[in-house]
Amino acid sequence: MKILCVAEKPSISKAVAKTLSADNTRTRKTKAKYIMNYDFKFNFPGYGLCDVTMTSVLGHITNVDFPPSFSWGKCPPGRLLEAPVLEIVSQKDVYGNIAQEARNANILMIWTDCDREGEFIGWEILQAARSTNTNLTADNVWRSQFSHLERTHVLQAAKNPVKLDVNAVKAVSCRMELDLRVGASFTRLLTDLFRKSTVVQLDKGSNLISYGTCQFPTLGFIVDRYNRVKNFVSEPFWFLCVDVKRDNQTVQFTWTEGHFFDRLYVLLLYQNCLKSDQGQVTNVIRKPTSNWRPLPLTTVELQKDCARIFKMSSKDALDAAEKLYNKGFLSYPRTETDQFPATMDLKELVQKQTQDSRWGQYSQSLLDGQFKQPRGGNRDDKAHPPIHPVNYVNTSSLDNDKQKKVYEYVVRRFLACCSEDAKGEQTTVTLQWGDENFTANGLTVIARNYLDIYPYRKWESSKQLPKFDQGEVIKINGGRMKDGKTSPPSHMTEPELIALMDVNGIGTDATIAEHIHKIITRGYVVKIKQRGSEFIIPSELGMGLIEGFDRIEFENISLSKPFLRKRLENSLQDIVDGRTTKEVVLSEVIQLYRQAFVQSAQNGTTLIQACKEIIEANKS
DNA sequence: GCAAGGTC
Repeated sequence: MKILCVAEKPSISKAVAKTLSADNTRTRKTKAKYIMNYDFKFNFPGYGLCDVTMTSVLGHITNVDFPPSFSWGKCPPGRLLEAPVLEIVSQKDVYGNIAQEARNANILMIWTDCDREGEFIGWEILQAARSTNTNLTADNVWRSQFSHLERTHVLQAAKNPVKLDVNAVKAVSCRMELDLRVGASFTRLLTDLFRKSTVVQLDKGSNLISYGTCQFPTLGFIVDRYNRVKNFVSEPFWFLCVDVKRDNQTVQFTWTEGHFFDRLYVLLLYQNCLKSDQGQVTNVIRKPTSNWRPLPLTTVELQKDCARIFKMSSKDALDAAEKLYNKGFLSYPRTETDQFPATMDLKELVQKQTQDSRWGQYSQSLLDGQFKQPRGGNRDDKAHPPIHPVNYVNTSSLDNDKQKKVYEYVVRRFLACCSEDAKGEQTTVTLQWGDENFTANGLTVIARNYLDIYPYRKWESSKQLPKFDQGEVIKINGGRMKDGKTSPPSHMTEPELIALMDVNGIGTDATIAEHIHKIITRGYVVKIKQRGSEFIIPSELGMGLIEGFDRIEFENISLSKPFLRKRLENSLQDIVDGRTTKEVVLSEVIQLYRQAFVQSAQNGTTLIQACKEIIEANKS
């Protein structure tokens, strides 16, 4: 029996081949750069000892596009919503390698990532294999299920394969077709529209006004925040507070009611308090408190933290992590999983870090008994473990500054995950004055634990509170009514934008950074520096596009908000779960976009006018 | 030339 195994990327085929063959493979080069074919023997249940070839693709090997007769300028853009769509082999060498290796295979086993896209890539691999070997059918094509590369897990996956999930394949094909139709039709419409007008200079920048189902909601978030900052009106508020002097220290007690926007109301309460010049300590509570160690690292968390700590763009952070992954220092950097598999040997990974001059000693202390199994979050993409260091590298031997920072961050994060929470004691003193309650807090950090290795988070003891006794009566001479005013939100930062995209289902762990980068190159938004911090604000063009689309009154749809993409995400899940079909979802969503397209085409002047007004307003 | 999704 000959079995052809195909993974989604070279690192997986290499690792799986090594495990299944007990490190005994023959390696052949292929025409495709980065891709190797590994030959070895393995005993598959039901098939006996087989000749195995293990290889991989590099993500998708086909793409969708329109026939040449529907290319730019050859048809009205609106036609693209129903034009035929072709599948095109986009990676000929990779496709060719699969076709060649499949010729004499009796069985095909697909080892792509266990997520939706992986299922589709598996289907693409099957098409490539069937192009030379039509004997490969539902009966002899298998799909192995694995979520990490730990040895027993991989062996288990090899011995218990399942069938390709046809529903998941359909869901992805639905997404691909929709993104293409909507993206291409609106991009051509907008580009043609703006080229005819002279409002915006199109020759600088990317020369295109693109529309994408992820690009525009992303732009929408930034414009929305910008407008909220610009239109912010500060509001005054009033509140009560009490200062108590004791042991040469002034303790500030904070009102448990917060603040109110009604001055008279607060004044009334204040006058009520003033009837008495004494307050009473009604409660003194000392209780242990913890500061939790971080969760295992996902891509989105990595990007948010690198933006916050190192002021690194999300794209730079992911690029650096990817380079470190390709050099074998970090695990796969695109993951949504924030829990380690219970079977994974984490201590072995800690052991590799003991040689470092800065965190080696700490790593050793974990191995000497301080090690804690990491906390687990509630996300699991079923395809990759959290990001962690797989091998040690001395950061001074890395030539790239960003890679140094990212590697150190991932290692420290990992060690922090494997540590004890920080422990402290919190003291809360409650003071009653009149009918109002006020509290003062004190924190004493007792054991820093993970904080010692994780400088990216601050948790420090406050000034020690003087002693207060429960029931004690205090003379009040520091009770006051104060005022303040609400302050405007700040402009959008990159970590905030990533978080917004993440919770709204805009893009994936692998693409969020690209979408942000894309709307920058399109000239829709710019990064600015203000008081040492970096913010993303919209350009006049970006604001005009969102404002224009918001002025057109679409039915049941907004082209600038995230709801439609989120709804599509739900519909795709319904296809996977068999509650609906690709055809139903396609026709429903296309119908929505067709209405929006017609209205956009009719209201082109509204779009242009919105841009014009914003440019004019900025001049004055 | 357009999208978003994989991966290098």
